[in-house]
Amino acid sequence: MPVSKSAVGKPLRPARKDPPPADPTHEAGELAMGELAELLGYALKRAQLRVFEDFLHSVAPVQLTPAQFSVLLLLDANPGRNQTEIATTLGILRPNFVAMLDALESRGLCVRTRSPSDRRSHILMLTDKGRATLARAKKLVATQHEARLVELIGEDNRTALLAMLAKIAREF
Amino acid sequence: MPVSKSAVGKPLRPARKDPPPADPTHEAGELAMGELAELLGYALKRAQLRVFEDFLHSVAPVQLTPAQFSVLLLLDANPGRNQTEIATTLGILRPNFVAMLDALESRGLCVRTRSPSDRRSHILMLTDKGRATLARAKKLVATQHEARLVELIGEDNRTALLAMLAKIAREF
DNA sequence: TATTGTTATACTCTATAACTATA
DNA sequence: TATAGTTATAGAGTATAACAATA
Repeated sequence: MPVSKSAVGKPLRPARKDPPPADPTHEAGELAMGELAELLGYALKRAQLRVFEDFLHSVAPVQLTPAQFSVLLLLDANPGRNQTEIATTLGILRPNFVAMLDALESRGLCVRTRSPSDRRSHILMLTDKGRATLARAKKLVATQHEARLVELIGEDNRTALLAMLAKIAREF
Repeated sequence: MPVSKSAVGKPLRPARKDPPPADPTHEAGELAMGELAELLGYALKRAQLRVFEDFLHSVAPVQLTPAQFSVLLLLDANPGRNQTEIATTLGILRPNFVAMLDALESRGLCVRTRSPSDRRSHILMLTDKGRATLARAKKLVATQHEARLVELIGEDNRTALLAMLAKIAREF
């Protein structure tokens, strides 16, 4: 779950003779973030948690987590691939992908079929229901989730943000 | 003011519908990322994992996790606060903060002392060793971790990125 | 009665080893 | 021998309930 915001008290009195040098928020109620505000990892984590939370809420009508949505997207873009290929592309370890697929398949969103050429591997494909669910989820993401983000930071910044994050994930 | 785009730039045209970037990587070996490349949450998660991984490596000499580093930073900026205040500010639940503090205190980096005014609460303070460790960690973060990031995306983009992430965490 | 720190607990994620059936 | 899917399991991270001491 998210981060609970404690609406803690307000400054009760001026207190100091001299104004605080650096951090302005230090008046016995609010804590000073200090150099935490400069830590990229911290900002990344907090933003990611918030974005996932909003994603979950936006896409609630189709009951898909961010991870499940990413699987459906990848299956749609790469029909006929096996579990190892899909899982590793998403950074999911093969053992952990099994339960994920079980959940999606039991909901009738995708199917595993043994490959005729290599009977060890399971070919993955979206079902019609899977495609319909994905389409509905995409619309919710676009009209609710991403729309709100663009409203907040603007289309240009969203594009720039995405490019920077992808570059960091790829090259850092 | 918008963000200087490093490499990837989209033509700003009022096109009717954004035609997918026509995934070029589809040669039976590489999987197509499809619309996954447009998902902010996905990019955020991947970047965050990578940044945390690099943080851990950069700061390995002082054996601090990102979460532990954030606690030390906050204790340094807010001496004399209690566990609840520090924990909630960091988005850590009080029960989960106990083991974290145990680890830091057992390493002699901080101390809990009962507040004389309210004997229920534990006043937290960094020890000299804690301050020394934090100083060493800060230097490692600056010279290794953040330095590499700035080298990758540039100082201006780092500032803009930080501002956008903070805004998302705060207002999204 | 309410709050602080704490314990216990549970659920999700993630990570590794090892099994099976195929190759 | 090696690989794909699977099982079991262990460890983090995160969530809630409840208790003792204190207010």
